[in-house]
Amino acid sequence: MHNDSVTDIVFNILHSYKMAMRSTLKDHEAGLNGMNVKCLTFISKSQNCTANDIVIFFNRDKAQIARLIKEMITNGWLTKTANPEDKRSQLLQLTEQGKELAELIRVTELQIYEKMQENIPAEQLASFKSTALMISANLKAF
Amino acid sequence: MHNDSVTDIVFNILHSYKMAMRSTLKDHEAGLNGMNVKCLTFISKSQNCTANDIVIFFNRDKAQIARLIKEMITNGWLTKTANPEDKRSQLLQLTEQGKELAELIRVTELQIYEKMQENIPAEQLASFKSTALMISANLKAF
DNA sequence: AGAAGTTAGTTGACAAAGTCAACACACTTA
DNA sequence: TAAGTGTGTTGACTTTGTCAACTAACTTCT
Repeated sequence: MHNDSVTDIVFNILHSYKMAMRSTLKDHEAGLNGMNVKCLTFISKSQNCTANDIVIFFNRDKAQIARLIKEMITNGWLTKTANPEDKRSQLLQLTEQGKELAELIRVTELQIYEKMQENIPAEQLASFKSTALMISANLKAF
Repeated sequence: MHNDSVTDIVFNILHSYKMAMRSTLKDHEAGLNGMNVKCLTFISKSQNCTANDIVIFFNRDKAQIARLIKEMITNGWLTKTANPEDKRSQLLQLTEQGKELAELIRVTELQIYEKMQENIPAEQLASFKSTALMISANLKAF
């Protein structure tokens, strides 16, 4: 069957990417799911991150995020500390273990990112990226 | 935050694509989920499709597919008929309603596909596609 | 200041999606 | 024909995502 249109190829790229991430990360850390990866990365890149920041950025249900954070705290990846600027919310910070995990994720993503681009000239990649941006913009206008 | 690397853009394309599909299709038919769309398309493109063909093609659990098919039969989109060549399996066929749905999906995909490519020269698209194939191949080798 | 409205986060109840194992029945092959 | 394999169904379960109600804290308006 198909697997030939631009859509299919783009779908394929993302699928392979996810598979690569999964297989690499699962070997190192059990109980690490997609949202964990996204949250750890997001928190490590933010300063003063709250649950609500995650809710907004990833456009998820706040109940889901509350439970995800609780789980990650249980896992010893995060801590919650009172937000001095707003007592309703709490600041999320990575523990040492959390930082190590975030670094592992960063390195893994980088490895995959480099593998993706192997043997493709820089100009060709630049052109790919600009076309991808055009496609993305077209789709958003749908 | 990010949304700038090739991965992010590719991720964006797919996300926008899914959103476009969802908003267009959900208006027409309630209770139509992602796997329904994939299955209807797959069956409409196959002849003599069985549950197992779907299991293999989409690499899903056979229990999941069995329930999905049962649901689609209940919805009046499919029929199961005995397979004369192998009494273990049953041939899946679209009803008139199922065919209409599959056609709606096809047309919607086409519309989105055309919108994606708007104002992008054919050569640029061809180059995009060939780069995408290279990236996909690189990732599979990971 | 104080009432009314809004926001951050938690929890219960639930729905949807996917997974695992056991099973019945049909086919294959030695 | 017995043993093994393939197809599909079902029960029980986990994971993921969703909705609504609620508390506590902040904001706004008068």
